[in-house]
Amino acid sequence: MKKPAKQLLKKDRMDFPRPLTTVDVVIFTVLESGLNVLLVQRPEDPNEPYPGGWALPGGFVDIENDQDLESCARRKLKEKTGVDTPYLEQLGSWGGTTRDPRGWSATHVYFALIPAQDAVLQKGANAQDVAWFPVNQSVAKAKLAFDHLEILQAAISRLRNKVEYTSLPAYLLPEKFTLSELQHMYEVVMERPIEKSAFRTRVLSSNLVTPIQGMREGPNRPAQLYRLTDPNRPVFFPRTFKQKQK
Amino acid sequence: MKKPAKQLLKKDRMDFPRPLTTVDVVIFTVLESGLNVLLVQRPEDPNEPYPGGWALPGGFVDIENDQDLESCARRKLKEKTGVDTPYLEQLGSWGGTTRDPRGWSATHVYFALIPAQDAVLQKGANAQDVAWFPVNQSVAKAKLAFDHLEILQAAISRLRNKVEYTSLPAYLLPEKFTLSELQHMYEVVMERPIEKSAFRTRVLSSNLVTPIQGMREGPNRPAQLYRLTDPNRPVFFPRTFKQKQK
DNA sequence: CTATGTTAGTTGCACAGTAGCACTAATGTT
DNA sequence: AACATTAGTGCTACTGTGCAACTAACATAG
Repeated sequence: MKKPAKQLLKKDRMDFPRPLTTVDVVIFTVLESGLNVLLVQRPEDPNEPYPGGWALPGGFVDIENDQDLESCARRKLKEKTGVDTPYLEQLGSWGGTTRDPRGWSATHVYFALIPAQDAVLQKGANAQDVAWFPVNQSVAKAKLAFDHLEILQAAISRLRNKVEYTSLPAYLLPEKFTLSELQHMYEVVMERPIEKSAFRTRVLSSNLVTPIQGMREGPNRPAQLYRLTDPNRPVFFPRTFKQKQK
Repeated sequence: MKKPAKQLLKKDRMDFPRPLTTVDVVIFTVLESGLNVLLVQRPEDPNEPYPGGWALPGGFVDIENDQDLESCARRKLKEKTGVDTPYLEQLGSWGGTTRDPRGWSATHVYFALIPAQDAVLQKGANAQDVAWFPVNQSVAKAKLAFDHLEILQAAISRLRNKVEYTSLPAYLLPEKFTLSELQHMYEVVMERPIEKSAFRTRVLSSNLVTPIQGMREGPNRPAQLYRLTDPNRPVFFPRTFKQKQK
């Protein structure tokens, strides 16, 4: 029970203890091996938490330079991948006593989708290693630092969930793409096949994409190229895909 | 460009400036007037930001007593309403230079649904006022403190959106309820009528609710009482309601 | 005791979107 | 010219919803 007494001591000078505040980014792309996530290796310095372990890219909020949380996330993304116009959305925040050995900490987590071609991995300032990890295999073994495994799993389930009714997979492709390529991105993320005919009518009737001049040439029938109708905002479908019951 | 030089100075002692960290809660309920949100009045003290203004209930994270962000949110909810088992989900976080005149700040926002009957509003420790505001009318005029209008709008659109495909409105009702009462909650939140027949088949086929012993008696045909099949996790429907045309 | 009003709950039909699958179309290769 | 391969379309069956009419069960007014 708090007393109704004035708390001026605490409130007037704003010097009571504050949590450590970080921003982390879960960056996804699709490679040959399927859905991948970007991880960075923590410095080997034994004074740091989880030396040599793998973690999500991120770090402390720099209150002198970062305008807000999202620009902080964009900065970190750019530092690691060179990409500066990704699909970026906030995932959530994790905070508590135990998640960082250095004390009470809170992290604001963003999740990003980038086309594989755009990423040019860049070793960080501390010469850490940066690498893609296939989401289904190595990640579980990787023993992620902090609570980053939990965060990553939340990001994966958010992505898997949203794929069912949004255009998010389009952000895993370059600007121009064919409908087959788009369908492939959906299938990789959902880890199941989609009926071609239903996919096409659904996508085309939702105004997600606009056909552009040009065809994808190849060893067989050329395919129409498309681009996102409005790259700045994802499309939400009215329904979900149904499970094919084999 | 950062130099690859060691930043041990900064990183080893953890005394660089940190953002102010708060937790705010958007608490919804349904009253006669429709969807309402709980606001608290800020102290009249001119040394405080937005003296006398209305704001979302919340406050600084107390790193000596709060185990984590969610328990901090639960504590604040309990303090204002007396409710301790609400539907509670994280909405997101807002952080930046300008949102609080006292400096760089970040808030972790939760949103809660509670049955109107359960709430017993309690004046806070600082003798602030606490009140329900109908979401559609007074809120816009209320000139909310900080960026709380933006946060509230995000909460409303999250709620409106999720209502279309989840069982969230059930958490606005007491433990036992009839299907008509449940439908009414949906209609209040969505602000449009739903087809009775479609609603019933949808709800009953989704295993959202379980019939229990007892009927709601009244001046006309008694109605079967139901409870949530699993109160601990919301149900997601496979589809969305369609707009009734006309 | 019956008629009436009101809300609970059901039934049947029309419509819309998808799954499933077969079909046609267009290219390079053999 | 036949074939393999991928692009793209057309048709049917099924499912869930919108819509509207129907039946069911109570309280109350006369």
